[in-house]
Amino acid sequence: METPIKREATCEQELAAIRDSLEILGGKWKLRIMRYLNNHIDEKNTFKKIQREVEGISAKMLSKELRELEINLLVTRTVMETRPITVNYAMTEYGLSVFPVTETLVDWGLNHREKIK
Amino acid sequence: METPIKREATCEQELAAIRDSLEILGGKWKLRIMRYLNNHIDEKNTFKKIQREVEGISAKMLSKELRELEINLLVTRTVMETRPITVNYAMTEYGLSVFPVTETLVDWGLNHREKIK
DNA sequence: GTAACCGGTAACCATTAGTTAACCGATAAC
DNA sequence: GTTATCGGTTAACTAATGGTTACCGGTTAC
Repeated sequence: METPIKREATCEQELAAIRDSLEILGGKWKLRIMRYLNNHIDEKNTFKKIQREVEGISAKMLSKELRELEINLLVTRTVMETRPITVNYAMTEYGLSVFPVTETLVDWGLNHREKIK
Repeated sequence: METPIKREATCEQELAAIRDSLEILGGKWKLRIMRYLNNHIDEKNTFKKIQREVEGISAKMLSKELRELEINLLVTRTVMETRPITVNYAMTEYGLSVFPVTETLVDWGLNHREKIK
C-alpha cells in the first residue's frame, strides 16, 4: 500500500472531500462491510458468511452494496469452483485505505456508548 | 477535553460501534457541518453563515441537522441579542471528539480524488 | 424423492432523506 | 412605504434507502 500523502486544503476543499468520501462510503452498510472484511483479511469471505456476520443486512442490500464497492475498486469478487459454488469477496489494496475511517468511527462509537451510559 | 481511552472490542462490537456512530453522525450533512464548525471554532457561526459555507444545504435541512446535533450534545445554540437577532452555533467540548472522524474522511476524499484523476 | 445450502434476483411496499418554494414576524436601511 | 436581512417553518413533492417475500438453477446429503 502506498503511503497516503498529507495534503493541504481550504475549508471549502475539505468539505468537498467529505462529500466525495460519503458518496462512496456513505450509507448504512458500506463501512460496516469494509470493517468486517478488514477484520477477516486472510479468510474466505463468502456472501452468506458476510451476511451472517454483518448483522441485520438483507441479501438484497448486501448484493447491492458489494457491487458498488466493487465498482469503486475497494473489493474484489471471485467465483470459486467449489461444490456448491461459492463466491469470495476480498478487500483490494485500495480498500485497505479505508481502514483509518472505520477505525475512527469504531473509536467514536465505543466512546459514545460509554459516555451516554 | 478528556483523552479518549483506547478500547478493545470484538468484530461484532466494532460493527455495532460503527452503527452507533452512523446513527448520530450519518447522512449527507452532519459531518460537513461539524467540520465547518471545527474550522471556525473562534468565530461567531450564525445560521446564515453556516448555510452559505456548507454549500448546497437548504434552510430546512440545516435547521433539522443542527437540532439533531444539539440533541446529541455536539453543538450548542445561542440566541444573540443583536439587531436583527442572530443565532450562534458552536461546537461543544464533546463535539471536538468528532474531529478525527472528519479528518480521516477529508484525507480519504482528497486522496481518492487524486487517485481517480 | 425431498430437503437444504449457495448466491443471488424480482416485485412490491414502506419509510426516510432530501429538494423546492412560499411564507412568517421582527427589525433595519433607503 | 418598500425592500432586505435574520432565523427559521410549512407544505408538497421526488428520490433514495431499505425490508419482505418469493423464487431461481445447481448441487449435495439423507
